Amino acid sequence: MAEQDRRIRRTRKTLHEAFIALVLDKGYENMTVQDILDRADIGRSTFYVHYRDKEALLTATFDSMREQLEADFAHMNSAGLPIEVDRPAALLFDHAYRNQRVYRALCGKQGGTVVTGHLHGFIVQLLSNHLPQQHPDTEPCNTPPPEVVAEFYAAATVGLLAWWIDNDFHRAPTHLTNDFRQLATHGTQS
Amino acid sequence: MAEQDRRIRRTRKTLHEAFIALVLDKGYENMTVQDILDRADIGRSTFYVHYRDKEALLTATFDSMREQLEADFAHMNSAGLPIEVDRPAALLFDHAYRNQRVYRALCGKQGGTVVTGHLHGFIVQLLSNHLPQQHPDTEPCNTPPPEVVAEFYAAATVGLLAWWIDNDFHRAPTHLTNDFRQLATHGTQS
Amino acid sequence: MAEQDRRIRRTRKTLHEAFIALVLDKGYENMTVQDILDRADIGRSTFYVHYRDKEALLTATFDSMREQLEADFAHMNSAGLPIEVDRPAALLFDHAYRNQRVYRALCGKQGGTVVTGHLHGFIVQLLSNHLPQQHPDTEPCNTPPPEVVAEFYAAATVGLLAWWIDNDFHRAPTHLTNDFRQLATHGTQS
Amino acid sequence: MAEQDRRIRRTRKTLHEAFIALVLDKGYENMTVQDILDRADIGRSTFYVHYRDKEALLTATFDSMREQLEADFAHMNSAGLPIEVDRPAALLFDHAYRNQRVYRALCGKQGGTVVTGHLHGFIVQLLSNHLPQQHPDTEPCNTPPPEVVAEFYAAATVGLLAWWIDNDFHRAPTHLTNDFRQLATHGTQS
DNA sequence: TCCTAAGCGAGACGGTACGTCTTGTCTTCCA
DNA sequence: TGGAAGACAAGACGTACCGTCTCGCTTAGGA
Repeated sequence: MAEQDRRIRRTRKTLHEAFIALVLDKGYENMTVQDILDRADIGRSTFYVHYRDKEALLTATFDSMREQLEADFAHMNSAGLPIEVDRPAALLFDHAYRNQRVYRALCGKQGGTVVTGHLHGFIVQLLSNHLPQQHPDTEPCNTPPPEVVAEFYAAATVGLLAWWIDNDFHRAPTHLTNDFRQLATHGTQS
Repeated sequence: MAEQDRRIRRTRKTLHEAFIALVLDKGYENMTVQDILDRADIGRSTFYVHYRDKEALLTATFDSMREQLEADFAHMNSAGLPIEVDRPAALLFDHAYRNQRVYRALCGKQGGTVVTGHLHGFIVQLLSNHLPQQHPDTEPCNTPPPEVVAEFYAAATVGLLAWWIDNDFHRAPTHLTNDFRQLATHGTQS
Repeated sequence: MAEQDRRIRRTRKTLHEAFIALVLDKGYENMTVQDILDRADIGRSTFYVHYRDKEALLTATFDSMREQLEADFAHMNSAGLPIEVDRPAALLFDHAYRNQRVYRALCGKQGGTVVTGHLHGFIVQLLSNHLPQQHPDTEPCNTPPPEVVAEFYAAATVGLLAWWIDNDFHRAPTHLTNDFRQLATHGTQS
Repeated sequence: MAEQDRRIRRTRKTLHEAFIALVLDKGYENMTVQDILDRADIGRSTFYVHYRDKEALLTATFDSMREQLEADFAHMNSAGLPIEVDRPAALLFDHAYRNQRVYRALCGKQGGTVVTGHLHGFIVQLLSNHLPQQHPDTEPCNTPPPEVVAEFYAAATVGLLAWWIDNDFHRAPTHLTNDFRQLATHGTQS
């Protein structure tokens, strides 16, 4: 059961590869299921046996990446300490750097909004759980509420990732991580 | 030429209204040209006389908003002073607050990526022009390069805007602006 | 209304011609909608604008034929006289002989069951209306009831038509009509 | 070879039963191989081991019926006498009456054209062999040629059978046989 | 005031992709 | 190791949109 039919594994692998190649080639939105079939040399019905539509294939392709990331995040989580807002970014940049081809396909300009949206959601949730909760009533209006903080850094993280990818990972990952920490913790006061 | 046929103005207005209503109703991506035609009670060919496709209509709808924003930005620009990274955010939040319906349609969850992308681009360019240029050779690697800074704050700005919209502009605009300034200038060091 | 768009008439004509040609070529059942599109050089959607499916096209093609036949039958009907069981056959054979190509396509071996079934139904109904009704109670069991008579001659009529068509209308129509009358009125008692 | 594997017989029996049931349920044409597999709870490949396609199964199902009929016909044949045109009908009606379920499936409205066509062919051939051959040259044009006679009565026979089946064998078989003889030998001159 | 250029609605049309369905072959797994 | 299960390629189906187009009708805005 865990070990499926060899043909199934083969077909799915072929599809994933064709998918990645096509995203890089012409972008997620512009790509059709037909393109995938042609590229993978797979019958139409066979595709639909395995995936409900183009997005299901995207999700599946995204899944292995997601699992690793979630593991990393979970590990960080389990430490139980209040985490810094730059930690998700650090983990994500690191992971992206080690899986450039996949990230280029899924999170770059070509990659559509879906994966990026998921990542954004992950980070928001992660940060929300670990930011100090203010008591709503005593909330001093001149201090940003946790929600805003979470959204702010999640957007910055994902945005910077996208920029990095589309610049071919040109800046060194450690530098980028440092940049992020610098901006996140001290702002523009240099 | 400047003053067009009355019928033309009428048709375009109808189309814009139908467009906005539909985006709010079912989202930019899920909406078809046919939906617009039905809603606006406009003939198929008439649509294509005015706009090349769905995106052209989006762009046109976005245009008046854009012009005001650009004017605001240009004004800020013309002062010639180095500007703070929170200024574009302040202007944008303000503008959004005064045009909630339009922003909800174009920049919210429903609105697709196009307008958001444009705004992102505006802000990056604006910040790039006004951040102190470091001499590439002497760049100290522990200081974020201007590009990174620009991307960071542009992403944060647009991300926060999207969040705000999708939360129905619940937080007061002045507070949001303050939040942004706080995070941008002092980071998490409160 | 009666006079439609010229394009519509053109398209339908093209479709009918392609249809007839294809039935003769490979038979109604073996023919696909795709074949029709290719033959007529008509777009897929255009076909479905005009006809729900292959059978609808068949029915439409059959319609003009049907109308003439019904007119002939109606005329015979209106005379009000009890009609002989060989009259429908005579009319049908005559009509077929004057529209050989169409009949070959629709009622021959290639033509599927649909049209043949319709014709059968027509004749049964026609005969039923004009056979002397027996009083059910007094029905002498050794006299065939009208239903049986109608079915008997309808089947013979349609069967003979099919045979004639598939033998290229080899026997002269007047002879065939005479044959039918002979068998119908005197049976095998020659 | 004559005595096959018990499993094989079992499988075929299951398939025949599922087939008959399905024809009665949804009609021969509307039924798919998949339906048969589901109903018989048989694997796809297993089906194709035994039968080339749906029609092969039909033919096989038809075979036992056919054999009996052919035996009856052969017996009649062997007498060597010129046979009356109503004899095949008599035999067929009798046989049908004793195998109602099968006939309902194969020759009724639901049953497609294949079996009916076969029966028609049988009868034509049978009659052709036993009708007095006219010398072609001396053929008086006002006497129906044997071909026509054979087709006429074959069509009438099969048509009446179909009607009988679809009316649930309502009329008594002896009466139907008498009806046929009456119409065949004396025509409408009662 | 009218008349003529245009805007316009209606919708036919060719394309292209979709997701579903069925067929008959061929590979894998399991007992 | 032979047969059942079912993955697979092929390709038709009917639907949905698209963007182009042809056709008359209506309606400005200049003569």
